[in-house]
Amino acid sequence: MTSSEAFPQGAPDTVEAFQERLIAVSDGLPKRLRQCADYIAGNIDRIAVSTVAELAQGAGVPPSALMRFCQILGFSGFSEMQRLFRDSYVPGRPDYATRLRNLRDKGAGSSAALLAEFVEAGRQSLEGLARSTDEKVLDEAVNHLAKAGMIHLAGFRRAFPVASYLAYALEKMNVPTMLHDGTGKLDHSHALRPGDALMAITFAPYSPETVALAEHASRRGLAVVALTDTPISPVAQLSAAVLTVPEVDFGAFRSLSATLALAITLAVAVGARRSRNGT
Amino acid sequence: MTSSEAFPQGAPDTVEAFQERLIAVSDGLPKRLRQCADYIAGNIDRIAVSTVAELAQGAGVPPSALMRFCQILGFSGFSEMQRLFRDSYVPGRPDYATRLRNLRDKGAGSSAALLAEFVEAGRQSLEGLARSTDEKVLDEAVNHLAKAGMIHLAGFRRAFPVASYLAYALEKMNVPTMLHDGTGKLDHSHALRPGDALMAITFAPYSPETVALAEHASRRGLAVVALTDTPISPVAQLSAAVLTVPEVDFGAFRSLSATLALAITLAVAVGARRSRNGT
DNA sequence: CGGGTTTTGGAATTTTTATTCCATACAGAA
DNA sequence: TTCTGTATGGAATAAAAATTCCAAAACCCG
Repeated sequence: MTSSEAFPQGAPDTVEAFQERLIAVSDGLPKRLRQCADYIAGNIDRIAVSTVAELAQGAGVPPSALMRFCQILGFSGFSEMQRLFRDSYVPGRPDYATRLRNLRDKGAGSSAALLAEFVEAGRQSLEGLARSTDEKVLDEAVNHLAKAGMIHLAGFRRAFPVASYLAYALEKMNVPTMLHDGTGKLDHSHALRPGDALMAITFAPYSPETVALAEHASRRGLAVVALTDTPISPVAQLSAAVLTVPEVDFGAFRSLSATLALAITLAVAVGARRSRNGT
Repeated sequence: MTSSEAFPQGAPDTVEAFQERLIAVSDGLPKRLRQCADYIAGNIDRIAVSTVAELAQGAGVPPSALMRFCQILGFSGFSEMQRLFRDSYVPGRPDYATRLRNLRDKGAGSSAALLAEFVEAGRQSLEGLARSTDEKVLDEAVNHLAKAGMIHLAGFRRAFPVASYLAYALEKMNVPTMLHDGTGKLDHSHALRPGDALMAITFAPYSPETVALAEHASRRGLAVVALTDTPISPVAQLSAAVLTVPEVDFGAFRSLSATLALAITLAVAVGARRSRNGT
């Protein structure tokens, strides 16, 4: 037998374990079994709702090959493998998907249809954020902000809600914070003091005030954390940590969901870090 | 036969059609068949991954009763019904699910894990919003705001980012708007003039300023649109239209995703309505 | 209460699906 | 090339699932 002894332990009992085993097993596999591995890897979500014959056809192998493959993975057979996926199958979706369709069907331009579009844009943005965020950069950003004497927040126009939300959250956690909101058109750049950090939030078209403040901070040696849309944004090269947010837009308006999720994450992480270090 | 002739047409071929038929059929059903209807209605998402025996057991009926039920719905049998759900099962972004698990696994308290939680909270909120929003109320809200001479926005603390986002969006669409942001602790309640409308955004604990402004507006006969968390919020009874947002919270912080999605929907719908009416 | 109708449960049957097995093809080593 | 062990496809079998059918129970109406 090819490798039944390589995994004397029982069958994987979670989807993660399954994926690990799939990876562990998949090199050094003969042609047909490799086809199985490839197809299964790319269609994990169909296992719960398919038959052996269907999957085998998809993979371009006879059913018996797929059976062998299940056994190599550690299952007694296909049924046992399928049970894993049927049990852990959480839909969450069908409801939502149906409702979304209903809303959209109300006719373009109706407020219900608009809602559907914005909800969906927000959801996609969030998913994109989860997929694309680099944990290292996130940690660095938290480090810079947690070390700061005071956190300055800059964000205008579309970024202003984000900045004000951060101000609210940080304040609730007793983190010294200053929101540069431009009230009275005062120039508060002298408020940036050594040891402080600046969080610069801006999206195309980048607001000059934010960029200017970032430049000022950077020149004075303050840590700048950027929350922006692309790595080539004008604040990016001035920054110690650059967080980019993939917002999906609908029409002329871009969702803020992902940006806010990232913002609140930063705020809470910073708050937690600081209180651990005894403020 | 019970009612095979009541639906001489073929089987439902979409999930919506299925649900309609379920409703249409479900009164005037004998005991066991009604149990089937109830159980199926509450477990639509499990049809794709269950056997007749499993579903029958869940519903507390013998398999044959469930078979009969499938036929009453218009299918030739269970298999045909199941096919509908298996086919329309859209892969629930396996990517996202995996990535989310990875992030969460980074250890509670790590910033990556926090991000995962906030993203998920936001996603759930958005889905909840799509599910629960009443289109009628949404339309009413849009009507009130579109008719207004000027739209006043009230929202403090956590609601402030929402209010400021609305101000930004409405302004971009040339809708006369006033953001009551409390700068300088000035009382701007005299700015509310006949024919204006107030959008009051507040969540527990409801900020007194917002409630006071809503009372003031209501007393003077202005249309008040509430964006709040429950129908029993203090601004609800003062309002001509009450939009409630189901935000999921994580820890002490509540997501704003759903609230913002609803806000931008309102803004765009109002903007569109007004420009159509030749503002 | 009695006769007809509807509903019900479960056993029997059919169909589908999973699984095994083996003859054959293939690949690599000598 | 021949030998040896692995890989493969498909036919045969076993298991599970779906579906039908019918006798018994419940119900309803007079």
